[in-house]
Amino acid sequence: MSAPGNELAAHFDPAEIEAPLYASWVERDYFKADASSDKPPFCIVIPPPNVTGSLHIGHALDHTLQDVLIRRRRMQGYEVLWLPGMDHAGIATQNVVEKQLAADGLSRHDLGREKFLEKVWNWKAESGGTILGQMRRLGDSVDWSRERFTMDPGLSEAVLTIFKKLYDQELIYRAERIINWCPRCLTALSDIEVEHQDDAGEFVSIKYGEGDATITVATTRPETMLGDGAVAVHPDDPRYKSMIGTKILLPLVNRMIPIIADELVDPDFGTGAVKVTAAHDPNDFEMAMRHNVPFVVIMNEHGIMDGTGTEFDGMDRFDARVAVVAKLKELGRVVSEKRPYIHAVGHCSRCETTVEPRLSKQWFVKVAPLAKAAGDAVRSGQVKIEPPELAPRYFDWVDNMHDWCISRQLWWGHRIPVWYGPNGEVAVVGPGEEAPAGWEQDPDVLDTWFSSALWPFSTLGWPQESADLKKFYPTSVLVTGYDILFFWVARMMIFGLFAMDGEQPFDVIALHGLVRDKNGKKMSKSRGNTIDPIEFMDRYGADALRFTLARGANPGTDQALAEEWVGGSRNFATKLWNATRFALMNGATVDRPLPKPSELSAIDSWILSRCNETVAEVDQLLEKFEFSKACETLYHFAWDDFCDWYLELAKSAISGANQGSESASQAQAVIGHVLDILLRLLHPVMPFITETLWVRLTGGESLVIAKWPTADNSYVDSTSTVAMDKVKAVITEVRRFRSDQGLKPTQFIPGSFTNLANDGIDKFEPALRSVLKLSAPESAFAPSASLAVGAVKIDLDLSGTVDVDAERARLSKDLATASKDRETAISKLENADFMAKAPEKVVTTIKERLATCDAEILRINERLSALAGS
RNA sequence: GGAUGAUUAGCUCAGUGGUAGAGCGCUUCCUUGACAUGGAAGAGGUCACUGGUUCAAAACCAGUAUCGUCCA
Repeated sequence: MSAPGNELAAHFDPAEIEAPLYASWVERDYFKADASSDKPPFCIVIPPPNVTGSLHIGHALDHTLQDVLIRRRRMQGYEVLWLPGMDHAGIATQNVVEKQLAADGLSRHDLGREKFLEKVWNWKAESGGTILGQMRRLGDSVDWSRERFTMDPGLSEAVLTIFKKLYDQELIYRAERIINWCPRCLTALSDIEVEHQDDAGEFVSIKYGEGDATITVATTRPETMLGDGAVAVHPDDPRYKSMIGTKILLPLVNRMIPIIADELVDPDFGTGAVKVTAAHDPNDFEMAMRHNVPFVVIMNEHGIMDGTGTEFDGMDRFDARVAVVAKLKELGRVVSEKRPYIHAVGHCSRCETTVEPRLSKQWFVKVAPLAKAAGDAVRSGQVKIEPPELAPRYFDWVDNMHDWCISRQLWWGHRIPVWYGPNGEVAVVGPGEEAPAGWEQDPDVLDTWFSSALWPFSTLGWPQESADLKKFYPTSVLVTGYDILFFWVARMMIFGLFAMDGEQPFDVIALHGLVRDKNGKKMSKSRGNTIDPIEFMDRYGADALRFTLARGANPGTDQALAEEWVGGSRNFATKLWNATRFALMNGATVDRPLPKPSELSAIDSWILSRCNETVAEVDQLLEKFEFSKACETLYHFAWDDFCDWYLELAKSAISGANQGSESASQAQAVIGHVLDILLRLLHPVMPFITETLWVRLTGGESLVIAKWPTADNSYVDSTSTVAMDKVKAVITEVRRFRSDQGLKPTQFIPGSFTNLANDGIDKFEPALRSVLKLSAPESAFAPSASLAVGAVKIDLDLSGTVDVDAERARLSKDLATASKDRETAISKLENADFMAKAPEKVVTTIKERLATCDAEILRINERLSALAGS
């Protein structure tokens, strides 16, 4: 970096500064946390991305918001830890490596478990973790020295420890249940790994029984009738009451099955009679348990019909569906068919294969008591959800959580620490323990979420009593999308409270929404409307992308994103660059003390007032996770207040004849000061450009470790704002006139102001003249146009060349506006109810408005008649 | 089917009782000594619909319609 005072390049090129800056920050250990520090802690653990994944736009949003919080706290003097890492993504990673093997015609079984896992680790070392490099690109100020992976030894020890603890308290059990089975991944899935979507299926009514004893059942899965163990009806259904307890012939298999009565049956749905396939449907399973219906498994793990003893064995489940219906038709047993029949079908969230409910022996977490605690922690206020409107979604989930199937028939993951003895003994082998010789370990691994749920404390060293854990647990905030509130957040709450004796994993859950495409549509590969954050950073810079995402982030709501808007943010970055460039060219400095409030010029007083208001506002907004509003506030302060108004008006004070004067010197200090604060405030959102500009401006070491500004109320001056509003109104009015008259922006015209002092803005006269290009009236001054803003009059000498038509059009328009406003005001003031019931303040406002309109109308009419005479 | 959110300018969205706002887009003018990735001036909205509460409703209440999301 060059010394301050150097001129900046005419153009800002993000690519030039970003990578070297990031490297220098890491080099200087700015992001490294110190657990032994006595500063107050502030900690965020990153929601661990998938080791197979790369940075998508949702990550970019999530990370930007976290970095904003983190960088601000760091500047505020907290001991900050932002901890990065990844999860091992059991199914996804195994799929990737198996695919590679398949290319060579191999399966994982050809290699065997150990060799296969070696392959996976190799894959991870070579190709995993693309996202980590991309996080550097985005500017994430994470502590790389603490990077974690769910399969690390320490985190694996955490898994063993909590498994044993849960097992010992009978919160983990093994049981034969209906689970979601993916016939392609060949593993069990938890409820949340199943995505329900509407599919066009069929709804077939089939006649069971013979002779007088028949009953018609309706089903979307006719092939499963081969495994039926009963037919169920509602106990009070008059149509079937007499048949309850009798037996009926199951076609094709020619087996007699009972007709049972169960409240679960909805008599209004279909025929009111349902088939009971206990081994292939969760509802049927429940009924079967209640009525002792046999569990008949009719498919193997691949979803191939098996063991029915019929001609359908060996057929795929979907082929069998067609074949079974055809056969039933032949037998005259199909009463009706509805096709397509749209209904929700579960799909594997990893490979989209239709999930098969399957009777299977698996390990489960008994969640009821744990989930109760997780719900209570939010209900009691121990943990806050931001925005609070989203809390009901959380309660819906934790209060109705089913037991969690945690075993997966995979090899990649934490192997279930349960060993079986030769005589059927079962033991959990905790950390540091050894299984007795000759015992066999359970072949399955745990759900990835099981280890991810430990993330907020396993990454800090738990189960060891580490310094990090002491310093940084509970973590401060969890920032994530509301879409994974259930997946991950609820599970971290459950395990955090359990493992840490009721201490929550985080104090606040800050939820943001999804990034959608420019039309507000959800992004998906199939729609082809995905956005690559890396491409946008290439084109516009990381700061521009970050600012766009943060500016769109209203708490808990989705945002649309379009390339043009990132371009807009890039323009904002350019604006900052050029404003700083201008400042440096004009001697702006932070070395000179700021004048006392009483010594300030009118315009300096105004910008410092606005500046301190902005500091307070932005600070409060960020405290409330109002990223969008904070960015909006900064954008308008920087662009409108500072650049468009202040710098333009200040030009007359620092340039030309005033160079070297006391007022110029003051203005240079004010510009330097305001810019310094502005860059500090923007740094958490736009770290790269602000750092570059700030170091140039101040010669300081780095914004990363600079102090976060605090508002100085002695510089807040509401009268300056009122005065400035009048100045703005005068300027806008004269510009409008000039524009309507087609005057060149550079052309000076003689003009005079009247009554500036009445509005307390006489001090602004030099600035007004400079900005409006109005020269002082000379002896030959002959005003040919007259404007008014409130009491202020502006007479202009256009040397008789006034465009009368344009001026008349302008005045007529103003007249129409004023007349309309006047009518509105009068109708209110003539309303007795309004006068009687409206607050005094409102009545006064309306009265003043009426007076203004009256004066305006009078003035305009005078001008119009003057024009008529000319 | 249950729950829930939304409906404001051409587009994407702010706006929780007192004359409708922003960004982008659009029109016109301007390469003036930070910036054309810019400046200036404009155009553009019966705030989805119907009722109600109120002196006063985009905002509060009820219903309707449309779209979306989650869960089953």
